[in-house]
Amino acid sequence: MSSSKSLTVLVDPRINEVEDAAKEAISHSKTLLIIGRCWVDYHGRAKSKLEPGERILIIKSDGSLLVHRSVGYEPVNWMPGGNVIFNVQERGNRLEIRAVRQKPPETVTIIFDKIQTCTSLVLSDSGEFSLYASEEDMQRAILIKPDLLEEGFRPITYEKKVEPGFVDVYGEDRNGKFVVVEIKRKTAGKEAVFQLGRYIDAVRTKANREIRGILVAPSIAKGVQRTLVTLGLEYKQLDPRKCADVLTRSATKRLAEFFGQ
Amino acid sequence: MSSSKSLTVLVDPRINEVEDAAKEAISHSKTLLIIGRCWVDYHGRAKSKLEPGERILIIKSDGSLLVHRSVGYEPVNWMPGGNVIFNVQERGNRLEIRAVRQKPPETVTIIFDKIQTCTSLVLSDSGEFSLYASEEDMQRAILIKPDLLEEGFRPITYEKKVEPGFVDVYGEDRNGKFVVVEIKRKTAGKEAVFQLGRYIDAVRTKANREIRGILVAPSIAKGVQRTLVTLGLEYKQLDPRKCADVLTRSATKRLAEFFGQ
DNA sequence: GAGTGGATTTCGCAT
DNA sequence: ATGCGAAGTCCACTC
Repeated sequence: MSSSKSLTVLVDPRINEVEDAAKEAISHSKTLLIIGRCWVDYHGRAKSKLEPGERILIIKSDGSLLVHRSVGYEPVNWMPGGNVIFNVQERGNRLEIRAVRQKPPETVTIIFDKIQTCTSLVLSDSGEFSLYASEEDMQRAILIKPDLLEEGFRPITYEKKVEPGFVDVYGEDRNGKFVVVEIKRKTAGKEAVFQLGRYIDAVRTKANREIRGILVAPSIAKGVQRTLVTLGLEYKQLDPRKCADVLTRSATKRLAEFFGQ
Repeated sequence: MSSSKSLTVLVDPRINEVEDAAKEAISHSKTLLIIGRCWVDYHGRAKSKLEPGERILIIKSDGSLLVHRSVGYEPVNWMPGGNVIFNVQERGNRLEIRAVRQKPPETVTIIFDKIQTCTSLVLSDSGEFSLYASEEDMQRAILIKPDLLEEGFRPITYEKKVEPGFVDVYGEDRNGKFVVVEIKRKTAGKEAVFQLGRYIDAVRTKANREIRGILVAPSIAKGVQRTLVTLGLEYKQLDPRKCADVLTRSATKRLAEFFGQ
């Protein structure tokens, strides 16, 4: 029951049919999907045991392996791709698939005793994936459009190394005061405030000027406002999605300028 | 092309065939797999865009959604299960599938223009999943690799019977002080601290040397730190999974070496 | 319901 | 190699 160039679909197959198909798929770096009743053992960084049930097994062209149950966003067992070695064989009318990798040393063993479908094919996929509005994106957005922070802000450097770690953005406000900016892309907790506090302390010991510390985040956790005030820090609300808008527009603009010249 | 009770398999189907199958699968909380050429947009906590290519779409019975590329352990786009609303419809010989959830507000839109396979079925799965790293494993791990407790620790005995019960591990630190170790695999409460306190008292009455008591656990409950200090005890954070790592590494390594050849 | 911490986290990037 | 931090993190547990 097959079709197309690389596509192979087996419905209610015998175990040895799947054995052949799986070996062929893995050796040719195809994508392999098996749906059936199985149980799974994992040994490595921890140990786990999954009792029999119907699941979806996916083995991708890079050797990554996923076992998915009928519910849940996450795989119940998995193996990240890379240097993974597979072993497929029939044993007493059961199909045993074992995936082993060295670094870190771990093993996933899947045994099927009933298979509903087995599908293998080459996935042709060169489409680009782009994600906007990471923490780095927010930083870039502020560098491109400093008014996002406040009017008159002028960035000097970014990711400047100071004693406890890195300052996200570092600049001057309209009155010439130093400004240290710490960026979080989601609700800022105590951790972020203390981090900024440590930055500020480190900078104060070196520069003998007035320093403002600004925490940039879409929102702040419940009791954190108090901590901010206590440490003499400020808070500027900024949604990562706003930053994404700036980035995409500015990118388009720069592209236009480039082609305009 | 179908079989079994709930299993439906379509190979190289027309778009409207898949539309019907997908609507049927989603409305009946079946598991749905579509393999084909698609592009994906995500709007929500961030924005992402995936250009056209062949991928695997999985929609599970709980509404969780996964888009997998030909490589990588992680999905390129996804939606965790729960209160997810799906919308499936054909538009100009393309199949548009949209998943929306409110908390947090986000949307994944997938458009297929060519479909290789569409599979839907009910996955019957009641098998239990257990992740194993018991208190005994943690103890053995510390015996195998005493540095897990602290550098220079040398175990002498384990599960040694003392007055109130058993000491988990008993040894000397780098300075020759006696060390009594109590292990909990879950968050340690006051109970564990008092238990260790009783052990310490029992040992102190026999040995006339300085004794350190260390509570080993992945975490400690809220007010327990205070109790520890009061009783002059220490706390060492240690995750049972880290211990499982130590335990299984050699066995897994040997296996990896075998299959590597 | 929000905050906090862990994960077989994975995946970068910097040292 | 190692270590640190981010993630559309997710998830479970505490408060």
